[in-house]
Amino acid sequence: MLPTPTDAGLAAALRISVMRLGRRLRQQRVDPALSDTQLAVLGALERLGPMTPRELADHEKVQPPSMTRVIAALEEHGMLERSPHPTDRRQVLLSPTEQASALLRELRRRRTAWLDRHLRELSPEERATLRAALPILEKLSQA
Amino acid sequence: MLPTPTDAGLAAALRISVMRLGRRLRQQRVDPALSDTQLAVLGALERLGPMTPRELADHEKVQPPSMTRVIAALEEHGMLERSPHPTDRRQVLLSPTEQASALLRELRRRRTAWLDRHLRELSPEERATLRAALPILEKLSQA
DNA sequence: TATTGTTATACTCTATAACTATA
DNA sequence: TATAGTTATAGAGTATAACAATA
Repeated sequence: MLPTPTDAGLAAALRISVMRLGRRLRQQRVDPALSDTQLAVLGALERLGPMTPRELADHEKVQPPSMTRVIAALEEHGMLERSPHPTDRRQVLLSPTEQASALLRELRRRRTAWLDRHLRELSPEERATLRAALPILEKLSQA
Repeated sequence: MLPTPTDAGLAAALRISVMRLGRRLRQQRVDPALSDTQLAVLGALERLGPMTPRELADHEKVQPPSMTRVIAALEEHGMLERSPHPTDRRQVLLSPTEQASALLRELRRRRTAWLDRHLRELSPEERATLRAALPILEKLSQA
């Protein structure tokens, strides 16, 4: 049996558009400007709940000393708080502050707004096509 | 007149999938691993032809001293060559080596291959939907 | 004088190795 | 002894300021 005939050029063209569009979205920033790692840490804490520095380092694929710095910087910005671990006095639990949640909301709002502005310039038919493609893009992004 | 009724949630959902998929594509790397700036410089030289350090710095939105470092690192990797400017002896022209072109080809090939593997797991209908959405994503990415 | 490219220096973000406190 | 977190130190990559060569 022949291999599934892949749509010639679909992967290459999709790669270019998705990477370029992602770049444009990442350019939409918020003050105070936090680094990508700092934003990822806050996002992880918000999605998954309080974590220890070690868990965060594993989750973000950085070494513990690097995470120490990231945490210190976020603390200075008032973006996270420490609390003692209930059973192990070596560990600490980190939680995002309300200020951090507000910043993440504003960042999402700004990026969504940028995209929404450009979606409004499309025809209703084009938007319908995107809406049909959305679940497939979601599936690909989780691959 | 009411503002164009925007598809509720389309922008937010599209933002999430596109950024996540872009992240997965960027994770596909090639040895020797070059930084994003270094890859961008090689890509610009390949697309636009030989340029001076100043032109590259402007194009990549970094300061000239930073570009000096990027260029030095790429030279050490054998990724670009200098030639004298035909009319201005202050300037130098930078061109990618064949080795650099080969590396960019391999990087594109690898990222496209990753996406192609996952496209093959979709149904023909799903691929057709993506193909229909592609020109719209291209339009958005150039916004 | 103005511009191109580089050097000097500093700051940020990453890493590995070594240290302290606790298990 | 092993683990969690931090400190010490170093290596990229960025920046600004100051310099030499050329226009």
